[in-house]
Amino acid sequence: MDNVKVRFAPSPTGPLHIGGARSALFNYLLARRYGGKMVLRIEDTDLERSSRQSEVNIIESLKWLGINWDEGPDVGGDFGPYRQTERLNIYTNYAKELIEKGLAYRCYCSEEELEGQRQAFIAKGELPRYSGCCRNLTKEQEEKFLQEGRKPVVRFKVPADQLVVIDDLVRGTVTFESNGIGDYVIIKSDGIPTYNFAAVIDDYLMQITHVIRAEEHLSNTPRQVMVYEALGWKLPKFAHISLILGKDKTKMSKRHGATSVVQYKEQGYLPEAVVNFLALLGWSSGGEEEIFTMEQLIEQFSLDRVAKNPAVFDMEKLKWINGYYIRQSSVERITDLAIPFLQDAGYLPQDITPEQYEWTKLVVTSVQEKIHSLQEIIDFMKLFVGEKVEFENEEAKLVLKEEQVPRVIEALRTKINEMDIIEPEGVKKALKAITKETKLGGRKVFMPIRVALTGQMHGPDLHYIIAILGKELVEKRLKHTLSKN
RNA sequence: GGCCCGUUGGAGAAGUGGCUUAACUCACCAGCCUUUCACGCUGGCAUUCAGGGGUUCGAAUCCCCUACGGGUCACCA
Repeated sequence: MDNVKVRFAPSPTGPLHIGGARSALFNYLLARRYGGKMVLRIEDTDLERSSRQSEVNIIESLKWLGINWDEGPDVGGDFGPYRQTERLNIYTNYAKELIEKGLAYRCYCSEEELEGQRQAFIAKGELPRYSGCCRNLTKEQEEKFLQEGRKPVVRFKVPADQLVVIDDLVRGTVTFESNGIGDYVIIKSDGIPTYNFAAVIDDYLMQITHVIRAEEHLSNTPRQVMVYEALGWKLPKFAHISLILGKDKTKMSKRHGATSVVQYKEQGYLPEAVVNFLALLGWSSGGEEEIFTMEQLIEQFSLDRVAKNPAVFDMEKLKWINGYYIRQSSVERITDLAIPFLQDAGYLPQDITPEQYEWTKLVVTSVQEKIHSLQEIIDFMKLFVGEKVEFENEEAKLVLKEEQVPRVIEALRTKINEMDIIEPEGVKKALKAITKETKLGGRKVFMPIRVALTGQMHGPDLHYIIAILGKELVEKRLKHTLSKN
């Protein structure tokens, strides 16, 4: 494949959606795979809903994921501008060309009239559509409408009795009948082009070779193909990737939980985990591996391994992948990433001292292999902060009633007091020593200490807990729990 | 409703007419490891590919019908 050029063309009407992110990823992977180029184009023709804030969010989310582009509103390029609202004259000129060639026409129908037409069709038991009543207006009729103050839209004249065949890279050959498509608007009454028109003009002018987008656009494609043909332009290759579904098998939406990329960032997912997971939604390598770095994805990605059927977003698998990447990362990296979460939760101040950093690193070390997202660290914090201990249940309470407990606790106090610095390795040795000296099995020593210090019967390694708590808190917690018994 | 797309275990999937008595991963279950939990390791988990017809010596793979799910029919993209 030579000269691959793809584009991701979001409309900035909200934060980057998980489905959009996957479209962007697939485009990016194809471009990088074949040494091609990628364009970011902002389709902001919906003036009502578009915002710069959304554009910024989209760009930041893409960057966070590690997806970058060669041309776009932020980096420029030879085929700009890259915001559709900055290209309006281009679209108008092509619309004029189509009108002159008799392939498009101005329509002066008002919203009410259009609605009336629709109702009339429904009344006759037919499908609601545009009647085509402005197709052959005379100059005089147009003048009259203009004088009435009507603002026309431009409609594309859909040819009758035509088969539009789309050769889709993932879906194969898909055929539509032009008769099922009414004359559709290409320029709105305010002069702004519609999606089906602007996308075609831009894809052509920006020399896009592969249009990879979500399946919801498949039925739009014949409309676009007709524009290419009307203008005498060569078609790009199309690839429509299936939708991402929620657990109930309907299109992924807010009901199903987090839908935007930032939300996943905020919930403590790592970008490489999200990328890995997204890649697996509709694509598979065919091999046994499930873990792929961006580099590996670039090496292996191909459109013919993209599935036709929709994929259900499985949160459990995302968590597993995220947990995997958390375990693979260095303690330092996870610590740096975790600090903002701990600050937000009030466990760390805005400015942290070197001591606090080291302490946080210990916390991270102790939970790194247990968590599936950075946010889950918060759940462990009550184990490490505060003087009081709550028993998780009766069973935990009973552990402290065992007969060897006083001896064990006493031994622990002695060992701790003997230590100048409390650090994990030293504590680990001390605990081992206690099991030896008291001649008790591991559980009889470790469980009471664990319960006395945390109230829980399970959790991170004890020597970390003790090192994180420090001498003072260990003593305070021991006093507190023992007094309750 | 018309048009279009899809349907392999709870989820992602491999499979493109015989190598499949259907890979692999998540989840789940059991065991091992371990001071607990987790991690890790080992094993189990669809005689069957939505259902029904057909084509064929042979079908999850090709064709038809039905069912179900989804998308689209806007001066939204």
